[in-house]
Order: sequence, then structure tokens, then C-alpha cells
Amino acid sequence: MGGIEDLDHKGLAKKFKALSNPNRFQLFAEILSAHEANYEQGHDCFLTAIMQGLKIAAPTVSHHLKELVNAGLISTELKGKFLTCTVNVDALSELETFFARAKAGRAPVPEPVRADH
Amino acid sequence: MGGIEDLDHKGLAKKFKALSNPNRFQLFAEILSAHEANYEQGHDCFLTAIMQGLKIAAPTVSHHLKELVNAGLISTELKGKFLTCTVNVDALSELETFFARAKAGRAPVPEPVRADH
DNA sequence: TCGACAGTTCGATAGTTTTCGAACCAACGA
DNA sequence: TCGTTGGTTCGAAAACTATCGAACTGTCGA
Repeated sequence: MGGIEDLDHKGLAKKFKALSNPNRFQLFAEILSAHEANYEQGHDCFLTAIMQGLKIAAPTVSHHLKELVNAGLISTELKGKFLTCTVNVDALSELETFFARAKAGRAPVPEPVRADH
Repeated sequence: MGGIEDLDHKGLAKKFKALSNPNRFQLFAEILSAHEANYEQGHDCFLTAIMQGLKIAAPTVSHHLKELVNAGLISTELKGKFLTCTVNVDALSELETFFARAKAGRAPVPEPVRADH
């Protein structure tokens, strides 16, 4: 085993879907880099700051954020008045693994889709 | 410079979108494994065979296929009567790299892998 | 040449997504 | 206790997607 088929297809598709919208993807990317940039200093990634870079209204951001959470890509926490976002590293691993395996050509082997016969 | 702004949001999001539909994702996965399974033997991955495993009609498969091609994830070639599908390894690398870097805690600026064409 | 077969294009439809303004809730500072 | 500010919820409109049947194009074998 260890092939692509072992992976959670539904979960993966859900994550792909969460990243499929350009604005949502950018949101994710900004959370990612903001989070990482501030990580060592114990800073948090505030939504308001991130929102500056996007040209979408607050309700839309809120909606997109929920999608990302729902897909398991990030988690959020209310700190007083502010919302902090944390990237879920496990999800990143899952996705990385998927493409790594796909690329490596780890054929799950048996049951090839016979072209004929 | 070299920051998040340089990310190919649209290109990546397009690939994610292509994989976001469960049926389309399964289609991709089957192409992938069929392709790999037959690779050494020089076999090709025929659409008709793959279609067996899915419960969607031919026009829908055709549509999904075009999306995958359009996203740069695969390419197709008509061999006589049959259509063969080839996975674009560069695209896989691009995606793998993105998540690997994201996970590694670096600004996920993908080395423009040139989604071919 | 004809018919069967692989795949595509067209058009229509049901369903989903994106997006925003307006109204809302919660926390903070004065 | 207010007013301000960060974020959410609630419609609702516009755009997009997935899907199929019917009709089509091209290829092969008989």
C-alpha cells in the first residue's frame, strides 16, 4: 500500500475546493505567511490586518474563513476583540503527501484500468 | 519583493478548482493510477476504461477532462479512435512544492514551475 | 461503403457559489 | 454607560457549475 488510493479523497477534495477560489486562496496564503512571519515573536495573525490586502468586504471574508476552517486548513480563535488564525500543519502534510506520492508514481498497483480486454 | 504578491494565485487556484469536484478528482486519480500502472509497459490510459469506474455520463466526463487539461494537470492525445491521458508531472511538482514550503514555514513562493505551455 | 463505436458539442436545467449591504453581537476604552 | 470597532449573520442577486439527452464528428472493422 502507500498509494494514492489510501488517502481520504473526500477530505482532499474538500480542501481543494476550499483553495479553489482565488480570493479564498489569497486569504489562506496571507494567513500562512503572516502566521509564519510572526510566529517566533508570539504574535498572532489578525484578520483585520489581512483584510487590508484583499478587495473583498468583511462578510465575504468571514464566509471564506469559515470555509477554510470547515475544510480543516486553519483554525480560528477569538482573542478578546480580535480573531486569530492558525494554519493546520497536518493538512499541509496531507496535501503535500498526496502530490508527492502522485509524482513519485507509486502505483497502487493491481487492478489497473485495463484499456481493453 | 519575492513575497506573497508574486504567487500565481490564479494558476494554483485553477488547479485546486479542477480537483475540487469529487467526480473530477476521482477522474484525475484514476488517470493517475492507470497511467502509472501501465507506464512501464508502454500502455496508455484510455478514457473509456476509466469511465467504467465513474457513474457519470460521457458528456460530463468530456467536460471534466477539459477542465483538467485547462488547469494544466493533464494533457490528452487522440490516438486513432481513442483518447489517451497523460498526467503533467510538472504540475504535480508545483503543487507539492507549494505545500512543502508552506509546511516548512517559508513564504510559499513557488519556483515558477511553468505549467507547461 | 456502411454501421458501430469513441468522444465532443450544444442547449437546457437544477443546483451551488460568490458577493455585498444591512442589521447584528461582543468587547474594549473613555 | 456609552460610542467605536472587529467580526458575524441574514437575506438576496448575479454568476457559475455539474449534469444530462440529443445530435454531431471522426475512426475503425466488416
